[in-house]
Amino acid sequence: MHARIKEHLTSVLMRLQDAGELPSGDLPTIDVILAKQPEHGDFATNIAFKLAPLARRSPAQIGERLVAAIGDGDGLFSSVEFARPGFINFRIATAHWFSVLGEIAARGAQFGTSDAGAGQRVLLEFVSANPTGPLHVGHGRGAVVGDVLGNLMQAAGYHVEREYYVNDVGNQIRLLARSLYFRYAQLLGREIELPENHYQGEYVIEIAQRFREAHGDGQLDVDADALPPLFRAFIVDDILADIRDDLGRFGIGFDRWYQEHELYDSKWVERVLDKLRTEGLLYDEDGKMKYRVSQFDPNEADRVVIRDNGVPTYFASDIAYHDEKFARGFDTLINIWGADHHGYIGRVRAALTGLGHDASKLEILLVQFVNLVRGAEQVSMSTRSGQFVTLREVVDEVGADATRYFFLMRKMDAQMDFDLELAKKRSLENPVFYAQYGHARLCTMLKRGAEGGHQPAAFNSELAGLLTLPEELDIVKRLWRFSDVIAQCAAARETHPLVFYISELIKVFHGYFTRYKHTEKVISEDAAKTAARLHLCVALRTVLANGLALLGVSAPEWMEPPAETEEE
RNA sequence: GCGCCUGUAGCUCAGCUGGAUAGAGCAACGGACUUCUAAUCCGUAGGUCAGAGGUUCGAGUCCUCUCAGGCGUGCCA
Repeated sequence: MHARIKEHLTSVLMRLQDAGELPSGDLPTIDVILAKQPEHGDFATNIAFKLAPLARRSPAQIGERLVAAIGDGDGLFSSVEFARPGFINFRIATAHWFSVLGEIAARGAQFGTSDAGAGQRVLLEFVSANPTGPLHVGHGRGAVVGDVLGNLMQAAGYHVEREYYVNDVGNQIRLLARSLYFRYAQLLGREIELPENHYQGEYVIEIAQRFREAHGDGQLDVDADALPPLFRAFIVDDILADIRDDLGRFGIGFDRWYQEHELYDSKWVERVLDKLRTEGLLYDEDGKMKYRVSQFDPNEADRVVIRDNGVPTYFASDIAYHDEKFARGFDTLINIWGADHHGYIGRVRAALTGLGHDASKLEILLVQFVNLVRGAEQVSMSTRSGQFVTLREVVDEVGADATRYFFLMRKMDAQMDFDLELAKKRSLENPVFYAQYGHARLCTMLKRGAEGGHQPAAFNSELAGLLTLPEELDIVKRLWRFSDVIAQCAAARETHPLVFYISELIKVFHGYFTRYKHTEKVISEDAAKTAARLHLCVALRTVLANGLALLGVSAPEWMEPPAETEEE
């Protein structure tokens, strides 16, 4: 609807320019906002303020002139009014509002999608947790946000590929493999301590047991410092399979799992470093090879890419990885990182600039920490100490729907408390049930209607005349916004506006339902009204179901009422 | 020290990218059930938008500074 009003305004302004009433040249951008107060109509624009200095007239003079020129917008508006000090308020004709019902009926599960993204190719990299242990709750937040952002961008017409980058090379992996070796040795009765900086988690012991089952007892006799690839490959594969499984149970999948070692196998790291070297961007310092990052960003220090022992740093493979992403020709690269990685952003961007890439194509979204709380008790998390609550434990305890919803409710760049007790509650305090219950209620109503011989009306122009309650018009207006909300989420790379939209939409329905349960019931003796209202219910259910699907939250058709608390 | 994020009702958070009188949910209080599911709804109360300057027709939103909390500032990832 915003777009239609803007189009109309643009043509009016151009007409006035041609007539010499407005100065020629570029027009200011037209903002159309939703009116907050009913007396301001449905929409408002501030264009008169913006034109005033250009036309050297007061906003009031311009506003009045514009109102006259806009007229009724070829029937789109039922009223257009000027309001001091310089707003123009629009009221949309009822028939136009109701036309959205036809669109919903025609498009069904596709309603809400748009081509706002114009088919731009986007690589969305998220989670990318190191395969050194199970996913914890913080990973879960990034996973859900990334997954849903991908859904939203796809719905808004972007072409999205999802990727998980696996750091399967490097010192942490070496420590991990050594941890497996030590645990394996302990299983075989060797009296050795697991060194302090190694991975202490219980899961390593379990993996050691599986390793023993797979490879027997004969693998002890190796140099622990030069671990055979057997240990490394085994534990990485084992943990990765676990991660994949956790994410799968959480409804999250990837188009590609990009393994760091591929960059070495394909010599991509080598080639990137060669390129930097020939361009004079590397220099030797005490035997280490450093990248002149500071040349491209004065706030950044030069960084080591090859250690003095000849082993490349993670920075080296990260440069190669992003260089490889650019080579794949995406329009936009989005990385979702944990907030603790933010110090890394500057150097990666600077490094890519140095390679001649347009670093502005790389967007790095930081997901802030999750503070896990159980009632009043804090639960701290640290992978290496081995004490943390895994994502799997949380999902098993509170369910995937509630977990997802809680992560999606908040903007990603704010830290959040995740209260396990609250997420588990099947009560008003828990917003996920509120939305799901709305969907279930709609389904029940449609079923009841069918049992009484009522079918939803097909879309027709009579609906506006039958759905005359204020709440019914309110619902229709809100349905109109759905695809805008999705496009807005996609453009802003945010998920929470959709969550808020859904809960506000369903709130209006709950209010409508309860208010009229004794007077204007949906299913009544009036067959025409009943059919029209059922049509509205189908539309509402469609939008709700589409919205929940984008969030990856289930839309149940029935929810069991809570057990009555029996009194003895 | 420097950099990033955050600061809005008692609590948890929105605020449509600068618009008109700052909104929800929970908690509190008062109401509505022979129910198209009361897991619902209606009403009341609750605010120095952390603070101070600035930009302009107009600031919770943009700029500067201060305060508070979190995170980062490695040849760790």
